[in-house]
Amino acid sequence: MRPDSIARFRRFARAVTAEVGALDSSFLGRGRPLGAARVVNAIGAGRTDVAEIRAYLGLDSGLMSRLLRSLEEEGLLTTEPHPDDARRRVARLTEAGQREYSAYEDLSDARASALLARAPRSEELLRAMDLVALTLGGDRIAIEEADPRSEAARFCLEAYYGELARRLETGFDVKLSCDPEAEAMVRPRGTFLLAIADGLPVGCVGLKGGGGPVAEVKRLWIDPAARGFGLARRLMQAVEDAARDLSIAVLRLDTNIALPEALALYRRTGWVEIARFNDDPYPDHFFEKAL
Amino acid sequence: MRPDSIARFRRFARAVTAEVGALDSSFLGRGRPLGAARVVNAIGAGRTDVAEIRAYLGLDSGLMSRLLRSLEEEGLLTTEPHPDDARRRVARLTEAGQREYSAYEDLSDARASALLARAPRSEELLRAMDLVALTLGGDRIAIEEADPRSEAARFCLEAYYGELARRLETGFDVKLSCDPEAEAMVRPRGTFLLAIADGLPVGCVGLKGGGGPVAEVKRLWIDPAARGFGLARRLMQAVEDAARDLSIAVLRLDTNIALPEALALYRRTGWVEIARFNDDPYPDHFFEKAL
DNA sequence: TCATTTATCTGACCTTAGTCAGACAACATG
DNA sequence: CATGTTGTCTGACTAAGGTCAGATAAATGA
Repeated sequence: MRPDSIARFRRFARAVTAEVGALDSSFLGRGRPLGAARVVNAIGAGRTDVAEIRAYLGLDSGLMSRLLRSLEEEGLLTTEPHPDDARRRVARLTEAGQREYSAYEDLSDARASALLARAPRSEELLRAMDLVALTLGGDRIAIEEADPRSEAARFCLEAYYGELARRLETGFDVKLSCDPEAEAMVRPRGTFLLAIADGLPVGCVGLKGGGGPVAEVKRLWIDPAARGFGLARRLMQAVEDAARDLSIAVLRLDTNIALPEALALYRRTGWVEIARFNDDPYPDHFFEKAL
Repeated sequence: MRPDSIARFRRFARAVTAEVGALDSSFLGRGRPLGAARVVNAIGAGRTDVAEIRAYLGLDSGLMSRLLRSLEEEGLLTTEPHPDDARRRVARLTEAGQREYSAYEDLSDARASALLARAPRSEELLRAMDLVALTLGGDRIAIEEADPRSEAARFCLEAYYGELARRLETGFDVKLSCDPEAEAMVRPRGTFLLAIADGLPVGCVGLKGGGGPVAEVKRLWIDPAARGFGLARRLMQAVEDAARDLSIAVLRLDTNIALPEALALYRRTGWVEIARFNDDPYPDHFFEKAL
């Protein structure tokens, strides 16, 4: 009777099964079987290549073909041969199809906000959901190059500043720190990488270059819910690869003793501690790595 | 692109849908359609009345009847008329049925532990799952009378002591407090109530009586993941009802300023602050309520 | 007692999902 | 250009889930 881990997990599984089932049956309200609705949603979400949709939904080619035809008859989509390879086909939603897709999206959104509205502490609930989602699908986090001024990048940077403000004894004010201007973190001078889980950013790292052979690694941050999956290491590896690609010979970075997990990572991965190389008020540890 | 609440919720929904689907298809490995497996599981979990199973699984009476028959032919269960009402039927698993049920349970357990094993911080993950499960199914928390020496009660009490130790400035040692002996919290002198969510305890409260007209409310605790759903209020209401049932005229309780949410609840629900009525070292606020 | 309600069972029927073999056209390659 | 491969389509088929209209038997209430 003691609430051991497995019983707790299974209570969770029962609760979400009921919720997922309710969402599926709300889709049926639009007079279309679930399979067809899933195809509309896959195309609406940007998957146009028929083979790609088939792989994503795990459908047999015969079934897929029939579903496409029934949706075509309904006037929700059109198909045409792929311009590069006339054996393949691409599907595109018609205007009516777009409307149906929006209707499905609205149903999902409405369910989501109804549920969040009845949660007493919704931010805590969302963090819990993030953690669950990342643990279940943790191996599907992709690393992508992005503009540091993009919305996703700014979200990560704000979170990074907020965390520094909480963790540094001195607090943190980005205006007092030497905040790299965006151009220094865009090719050809540098770059900026995001870790993306299912479309949402969960981590970032910047490479600030000045055109010369030395560049600085900046703004390494991982969403708390995504920690423990080796994502920091993957981001650092990716930023090193990008630096080599940009013909950088030496990388530097600075950090603070209040971030012990970062210090440990740098020490574990071949970074060598060096003397202070800037007059930024916040860092107290400085590292270098030759590529 | 900013990860707003709805997108985060939907990432969560996608991740758990995949997990739930994988569990369902693992059930298919036992050579039986999902519908039949669900019936076996419902009966194994203690639902014997056919109408009750039908309501729980949302099945049509015709379909239910056929599923029962096919399982009966397989030798997994027997049905017989209900002793009180011969129109109703009750189903019971045979020995072979029990074995099949155990096999399904083992599959679920194995999935659960495999998943927990790959989580970097499994206790944190479990707390997140608790919060999600309780928010999704929060309206299904039942309040039941239990023995304070039962395993579920002891789990709650340990959690309660642990929380006091963390929150009171002085720490908390149950041996120094006037811990009521169990008999005082068992009928006819008192009672002990548990809040049960899907079989797992998430809260408790005790009523310590001495046979006279005055009794004390003790050990009010709610699992952190279950806070915010008005459960404390429900438990207090239930304990007041139980006290009336035991012919108690006056209730008392003591608490500590470090537990402001409890103080606020008592003040909101008709409790009147009174002078200290014991020499327990931990409490610093004392309340009374006439029934 | 008799009509009504309730719970299950039965047979007929339908939709959805999914499999499989073969057809066909477009590509790829020697 | 002949050959094999790839991606889609078609038709035939099956299993599973689900609906509906009685049939039956037991319980209930006037």
